[in-house]
Amino acid sequence: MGLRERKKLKTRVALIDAALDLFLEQGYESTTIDQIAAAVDVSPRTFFRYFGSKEEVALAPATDAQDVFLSELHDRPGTESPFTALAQAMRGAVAVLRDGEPEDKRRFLKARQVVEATPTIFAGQMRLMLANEQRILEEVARRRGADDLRSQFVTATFTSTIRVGLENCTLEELSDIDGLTRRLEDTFALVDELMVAGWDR
Amino acid sequence: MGLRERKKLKTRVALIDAALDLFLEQGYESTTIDQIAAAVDVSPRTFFRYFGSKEEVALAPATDAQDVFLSELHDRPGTESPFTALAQAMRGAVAVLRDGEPEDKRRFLKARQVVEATPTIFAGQMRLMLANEQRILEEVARRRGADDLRSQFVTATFTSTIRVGLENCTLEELSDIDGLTRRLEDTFALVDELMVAGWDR
DNA sequence: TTGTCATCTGTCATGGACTGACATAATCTA
DNA sequence: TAGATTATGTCAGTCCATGACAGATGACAA
Repeated sequence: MGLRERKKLKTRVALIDAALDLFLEQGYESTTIDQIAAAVDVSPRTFFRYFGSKEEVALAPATDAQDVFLSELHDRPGTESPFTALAQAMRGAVAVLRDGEPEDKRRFLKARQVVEATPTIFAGQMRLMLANEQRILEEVARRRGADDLRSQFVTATFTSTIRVGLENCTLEELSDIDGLTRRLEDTFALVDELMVAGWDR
Repeated sequence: MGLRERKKLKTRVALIDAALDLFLEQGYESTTIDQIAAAVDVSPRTFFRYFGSKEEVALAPATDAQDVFLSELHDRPGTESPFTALAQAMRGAVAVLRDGEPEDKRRFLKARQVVEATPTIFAGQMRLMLANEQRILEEVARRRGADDLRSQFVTATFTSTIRVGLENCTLEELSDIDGLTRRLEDTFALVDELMVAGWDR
């Protein structure tokens, strides 16, 4: 990796960190692009060469996490039922975060706090999840061998499950991967309890 | 109702209609507030006295529909199980639209086309649904006698069901209330099939 | 009818998000 | 080191959104 590429990556991370800190400190709405750019000693115009919008920088960690999830999903064995594969991929993604750089972990949890505290960003996260849902649907349809209403329902149920699991996190749990894991497991268990056997086949 | 109030209502509807027509004609992004205001012969500043944002005018019909739904939900007998009450309220809301002014129907379907065609607005609709979900959750918790994870799951499942039902609509079905109804019933039937008996109790 | 009050509206000025165009500066490559 | 690529800064401009103020309009009582 050349110097140019390394520098770009460094600037990108610096922008994310500066933005998240400012968002947490003085709120998302009252933080300007100029402030973020100034904190990294970069022109405001350059900010927009790294991120398409103010929202995008706040959601960057969430976007990265989704990529990890999709990669985990891709690695699941084809024998697993659709929902099992999705749940396992989610566990895998959480594990990647747990065993990764502490720096990345802190950044992710900071981003989650910003998301929780800012309705606009929260809606943006929904948009992200919906975009992701299209790709998840493909995987579900592949495993079920049918791209029908039922595949859509399985996919939507997974999205809901994750959402309920995450929303349920209190502030303390939000700053702790293990708390997040527990919430997630509780919700998966509930799905198991309320669905008829083989519902996702 | 006085003249002043009637005038305000008329301006509001005119703004919505002008906005929807422009959005459909030339796209949401490339339509400016100035254009909408000019079409109704009103100053741009006045637009923002009726709607808090450009997005809000596009979602006005959806917001009104949600209010109808909540009102229907409020009228459901307390003996119904949570999900049954929600499904019946949805049927009621669709019926209100079907039996209402043709003008209102056309506006609603136009708005739905705009929502489908515009990612930003689509995300906004999600935000609306989530805000609504809080009130739906209260009703579910009341009927189940418990504000717990399971109530949240029932609520989220309902939201997913509606979402899947609506997303599944093709363009022809989108311009037809009956097609919309059929999709919805198919999805409700699927929930009935995949959930264990009494899952929402 | 008229005068007063509340409310609605237009105008103006401003700030902040975002974009295109162009010149400069930094890296890369031969 | 020269020349090609790519990143960055500067500048100008559009659009969304909001506050402040003044003028217009409907509401209402005497």
